[in-house]
Amino acid sequence: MKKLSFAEENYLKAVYHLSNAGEFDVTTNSIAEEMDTKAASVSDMLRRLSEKEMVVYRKYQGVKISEKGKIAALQVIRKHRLWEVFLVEKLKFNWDQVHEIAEQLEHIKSPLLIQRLDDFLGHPKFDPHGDPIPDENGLFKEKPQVPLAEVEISGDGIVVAVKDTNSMFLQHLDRIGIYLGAKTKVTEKVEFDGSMEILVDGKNKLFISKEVAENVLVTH
Amino acid sequence: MKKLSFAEENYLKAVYHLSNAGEFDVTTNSIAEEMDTKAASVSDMLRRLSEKEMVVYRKYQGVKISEKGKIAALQVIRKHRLWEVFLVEKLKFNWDQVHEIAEQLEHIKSPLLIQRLDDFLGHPKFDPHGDPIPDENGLFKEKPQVPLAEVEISGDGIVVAVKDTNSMFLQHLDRIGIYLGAKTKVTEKVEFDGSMEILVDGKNKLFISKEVAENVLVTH
DNA sequence: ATTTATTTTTAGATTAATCTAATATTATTT
DNA sequence: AAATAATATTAGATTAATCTAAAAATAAAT
Repeated sequence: MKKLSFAEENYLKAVYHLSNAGEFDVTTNSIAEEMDTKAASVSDMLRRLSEKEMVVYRKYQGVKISEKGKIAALQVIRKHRLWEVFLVEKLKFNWDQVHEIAEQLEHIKSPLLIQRLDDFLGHPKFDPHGDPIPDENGLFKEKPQVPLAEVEISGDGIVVAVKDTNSMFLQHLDRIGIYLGAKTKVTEKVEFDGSMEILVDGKNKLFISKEVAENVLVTH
Repeated sequence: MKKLSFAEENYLKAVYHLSNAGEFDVTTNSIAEEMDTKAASVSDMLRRLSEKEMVVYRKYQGVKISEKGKIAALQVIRKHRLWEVFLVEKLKFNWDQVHEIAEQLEHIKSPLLIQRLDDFLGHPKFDPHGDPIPDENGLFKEKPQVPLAEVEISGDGIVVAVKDTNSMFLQHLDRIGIYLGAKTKVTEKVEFDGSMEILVDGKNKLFISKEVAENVLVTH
């Protein structure tokens, strides 16, 4: 099976990420939005990916990733996340600076390189945003993650991931003192606007908006 | 000035590498051969690179790299060689395995990444094949290198580079016990076929062919 | 259950990078 | 110096990836 182009890999990742439980639940427009491109380009690419059997595509209905496609997508995701670990752990980048660079590095084709990189990094299981790193077979364990917004009062948690990974949001988190691994306790919830008060590491009292509460994920 | 495409960067590197002292001394066919492509494709690309003022192109006469083009080419070469150091020093690749992967990595666009990588590697001045690594400004010092073939009898040297970097040749060197940093002494030269006898590290007596002697570079 | 609105696909163009085949230029050899 | 050979360029096609505008299909609303 021929190598995928960068563009094909990116579309495949988008389909994978937009998939939920449902069958054919990924729409053309959602892919176009995610990838900042036009619906017409998406239709075209879905036809091509379908020919290569990377997705199952039903015109006007939606698309789902195939088994073959899922394996390919997970390898790209594996590479992306391993490179992110490298950038943060070894090259001292901040977690809000690594996404763009990893978007480029994820397309480098060399299984041996990724194996060696994985060895070098000590086989990390999670990336700097707390997302799990699939192994060579695409297997990974998801930590059960809940948005802070859904934690009940006095509930404890550890920040393990963020839903929104855009740079502005991550910088805001840094500024207010929320980081990966921080211990959280919900001390107050404001019904009408979804904001809440939390205690970080048992000492810093913080007010966070609904937007922040919905995008910070914790395990409990 | 817009970013160069991967293809443009590769052509630019080829023009740079094929340049000698002369003006417009790089020919279409030599580029086509170096890049394993057709002369027609080269003509086309030279026209485009010329429009971007990366090369000075005289139809039917030849091409030379521009100042702007040289800077761009040296940055790509810098990245290539830094990644090679990373692969060998950190990921434990052999020097004959890194070229292909570095060919991909050299196109990653992020000045900060390269600065950090350079820091991480301790600002190496030479890559695993002994080639100098240009600094951020494209400056580098060339070690004075001489092919073993040109060393006179009883002349000492240290292997610092190879002219031919193809994998088969490097593997051959590994097999016969010639490596970067090896100490050499020419003990005998055979006039009629250009072969010679050398002593590696003062203990291993080796017979090497003219081809090998011409492609192994030493300082003395 | 039609009409209207939304979503999706197709048709037709465009750009980058490549190719083959034909043409043009330069170099070499009688 | 004309003929031949070698090199290089252009013309015309092709493929991947994109776009805009038009057409088709589905969903929503009256």
